Amino acid sequence: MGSSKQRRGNTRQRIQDVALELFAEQGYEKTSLREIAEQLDVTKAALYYHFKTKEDIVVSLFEDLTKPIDELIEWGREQPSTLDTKQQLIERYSLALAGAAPLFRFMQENQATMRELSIGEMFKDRMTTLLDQLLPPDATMTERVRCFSAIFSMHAGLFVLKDVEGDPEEKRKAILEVATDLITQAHRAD
Amino acid sequence: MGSSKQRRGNTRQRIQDVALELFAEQGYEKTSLREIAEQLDVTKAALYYHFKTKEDIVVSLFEDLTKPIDELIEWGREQPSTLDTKQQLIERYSLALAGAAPLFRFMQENQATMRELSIGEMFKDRMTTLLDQLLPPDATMTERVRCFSAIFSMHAGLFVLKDVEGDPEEKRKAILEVATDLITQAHRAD
Amino acid sequence: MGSSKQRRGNTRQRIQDVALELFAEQGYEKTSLREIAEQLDVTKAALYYHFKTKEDIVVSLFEDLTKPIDELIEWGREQPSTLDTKQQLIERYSLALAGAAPLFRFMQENQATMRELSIGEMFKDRMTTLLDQLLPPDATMTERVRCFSAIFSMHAGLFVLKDVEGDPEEKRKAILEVATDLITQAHRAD
Amino acid sequence: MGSSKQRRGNTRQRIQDVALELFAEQGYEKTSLREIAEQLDVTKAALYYHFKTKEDIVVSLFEDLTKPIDELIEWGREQPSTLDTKQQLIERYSLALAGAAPLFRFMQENQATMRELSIGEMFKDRMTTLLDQLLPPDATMTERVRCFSAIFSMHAGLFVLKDVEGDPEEKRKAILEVATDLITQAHRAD
DNA sequence: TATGAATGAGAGTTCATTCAT
DNA sequence: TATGAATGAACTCTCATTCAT
Repeated sequence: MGSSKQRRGNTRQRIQDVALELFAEQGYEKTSLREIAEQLDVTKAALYYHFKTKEDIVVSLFEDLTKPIDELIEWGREQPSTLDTKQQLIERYSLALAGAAPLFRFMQENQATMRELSIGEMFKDRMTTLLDQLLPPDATMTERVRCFSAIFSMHAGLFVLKDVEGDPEEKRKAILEVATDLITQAHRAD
Repeated sequence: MGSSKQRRGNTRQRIQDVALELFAEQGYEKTSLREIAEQLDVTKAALYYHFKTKEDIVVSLFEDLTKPIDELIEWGREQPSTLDTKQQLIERYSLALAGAAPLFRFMQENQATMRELSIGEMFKDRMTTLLDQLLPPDATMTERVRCFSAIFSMHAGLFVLKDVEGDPEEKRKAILEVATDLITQAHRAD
Repeated sequence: MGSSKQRRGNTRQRIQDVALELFAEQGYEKTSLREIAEQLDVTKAALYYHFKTKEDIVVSLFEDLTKPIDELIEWGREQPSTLDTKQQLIERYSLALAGAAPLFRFMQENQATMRELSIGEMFKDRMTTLLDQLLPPDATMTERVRCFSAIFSMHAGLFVLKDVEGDPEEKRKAILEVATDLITQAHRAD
Repeated sequence: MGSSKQRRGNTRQRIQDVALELFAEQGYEKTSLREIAEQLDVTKAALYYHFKTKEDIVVSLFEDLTKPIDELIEWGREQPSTLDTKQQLIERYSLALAGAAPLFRFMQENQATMRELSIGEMFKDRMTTLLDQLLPPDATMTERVRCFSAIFSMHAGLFVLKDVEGDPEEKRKAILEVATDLITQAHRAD
């Protein structure tokens, strides 16, 4: 089957792939639809057959991401607020991140843009909820900082360490270890 | 002195102020020179009298920031690589950050853009050097993570905590405390 | 019979109905085939099964209208050019108009477009012929004006009076009365 | 002075002239800014230096027109509602129309468009006010029709009679005569 | 009797930038 | 120390239309 056959029926997916790659690499605003279309060897209008707007492409990318996180939060809600639960939460979060690394890179590096995108607020809500599950009740400022630091370091970590030599999985483990330490320190048994 | 007097001779400064504010709020790409000019009640052409390009405005903004950091690094180079030195390093860094918060917010939220701007590489170099001063020789991956986490949390902290109630100085202290903990843990006496 | 039964075999008709409604309401250029298709819950391509082009839809709409008018003109041609004939002509014309009000509204409000559409010239010819039947031989300028004014007022009247309260039939009668007056004044017994 | 000198400082005016001509000839939607720009031998961007949007060009065109009409209405308001006043009103209106014929042609032929343009509502208000000044109190439907017919015939007349041979001023007089007849018939002394 | 997927052309609009004055 | 006028390139988006299935 030739390349034109392969293209049948999965153009939408291909748009998402290329878009994510370019958005992550160059930023959302700097990536034009012309560029995406050219890389796919279709016309700009074809993109509009599959997505209503440029923003719609981003939204569709985040839909795949939102579900695992929502499930994670849901799972957390059903558990007792113990240290063990928290440690499991960020371990699972670490895995979720690893599974959607380019998307997180995009988010991390385009925060100004995210704020204007409809998806931005949505994502911020998730983060706030997750943070709440990691915090003790009536947390002190320092405890707050430790928790947000744990989460944010995980977000940034994957890309910042790109330049550092070493196995990706080893890096992830190292980040997870530090994050676990942070939330452990922030945990207070009542 | 009336507002027209105030304007005498400090237009350059006013451009920088407005530009920084808008860049930080809306992002670099989303902020047009028209917008900046309008808010200053001058024409776009006037901006070009003071700055060669749009990027030039950003570069000029970072110049004020670069010096304190360079001095900090220089100071660090002259000290012995003790835990105390490291603790002082990040304490001073924390103060430098607080003094240039909007600029850091801009940087933090426009990383994709920064990478394309000439200033990006420059700043990354500084960060690498600073990290090196905080790390023990032949640091393990976990130690690396702790250090970058310390620095990164300081960058992000100031803005993330904007929504949290509380005195800014108290927040800064809390962030500094966590960062200090992190580099302390990463320190290894030889 | 359910709505899916109703749809059998009369899609063409439904396209015409929706198209006329939208053309009249928003104008020809502002109404896209996408819009028509969406309102019918079919795809754009389906429209192309029934009509060769967008213009073709308009043409088809006018076909229903052209026949009664052609018959009217034909009838007029067979009558002696008396005042009574003329009065009957515009009375019949008034009824024809009332039976195709939306189409006339469309014509009235999209004259610039009509001129470029093939149907435009055709319709103009009809009007000219009709005018000739109403005019005395070697009509003066004023007589000409009275006659065109009669016809034109009938065209415009139905829609202009939309905002005025009152029974539609009463309005039509009033318009007809004025138009009849006008052509009566323009009539000159030889 | 060469053609490039002539262009200095009157580009705005030239845009208006060309735009009006093209809008009247081809319709608003069918006339693209590219077309206008090309005919003026400037870039599209130049148009945007002088006007904020395409609609803004139309609005600017109507501003010149609105004033005379507003003055006319104002004048009418100060007069007693006699037959003589009404006759003078439409005579003056006839002159105003003649002075802005292309604009009225545009309006007449792009009513569907006008309705969506911000200027549309404004103009409709003027017409309603003018009509009120011509109508007797508690006018019958027929009287209403006569008055609107007078006004509308004046609007349409100038262009409809374009194909008819004869001196334009003679045509105007003929139209005015018919219109005067109409409002005279509609006048009722209390 | 339709649809899914795509195209080519073009629309209106905005941007950073230039330059004579 | 600025402005007025303009440009060229790019942008997002929409449209009428086509064609294999």
